Amino acid sequence: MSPQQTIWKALADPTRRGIIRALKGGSKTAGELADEFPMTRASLSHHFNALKAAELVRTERRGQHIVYSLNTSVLDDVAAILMDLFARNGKDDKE
Amino acid sequence: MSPQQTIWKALADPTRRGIIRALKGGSKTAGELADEFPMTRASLSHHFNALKAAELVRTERRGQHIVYSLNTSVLDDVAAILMDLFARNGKDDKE
DNA sequence: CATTCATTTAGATATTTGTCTAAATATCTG
DNA sequence: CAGATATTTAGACAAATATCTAAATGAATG
Repeated sequence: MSPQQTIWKALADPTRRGIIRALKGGSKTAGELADEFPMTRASLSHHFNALKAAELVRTERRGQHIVYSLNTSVLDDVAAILMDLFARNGKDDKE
Repeated sequence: MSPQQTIWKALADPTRRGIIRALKGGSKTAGELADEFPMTRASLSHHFNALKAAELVRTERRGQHIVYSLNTSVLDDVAAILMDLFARNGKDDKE
């Protein structure tokens, strides 16, 4: 799957957009995120994988915990993709 | 499904993003679009429906043809949704 | 080192999605 | 009106997705 499609698919799920929103205020551990979303940790882990595949989040192990944070450098790329798609007079880029 | 989720799902498919790109230059009939995408007209019609459900495109019958065009007023809403999701210091809107 | 806590992986299942073929609907033209 | 053209709808099917339970892995601590 193309990197761009991976990003779009990651964003298409409301839980994953919720995770992004939850991380906007700062990093959180998998457990902290799990407390905010009403599903099993296994299911959430699947969503984490989708976000990692899109490089929208980064992870870092801190002792017993795994800390998730937004990958801000990729957010700029995403913004560019969106601008390309929606710009009224954008150039007709290949995907 | 929430209007916002309808939009995200519509955008998650590469064919549908291709249709949006194809319409950026101006309106096209269903047949003209069909010539650009390698699938049956029936399949394309399904994609048109997804885009219409998200109000990303409008249709207008012109004689024997149906003309598709971008719904530019909704594009602004989409931009706002994206800005909300990605803004570094955005407010924590409910979805 | 054995136990506990945190997280992920494996495997199963129901639902959704994208595509197709075939048939239906709508409009134009002779 | 009858036939031709344009588009959509209906129904079927394979592949992808989101979720779950159960088991496995990794790290900290007594």
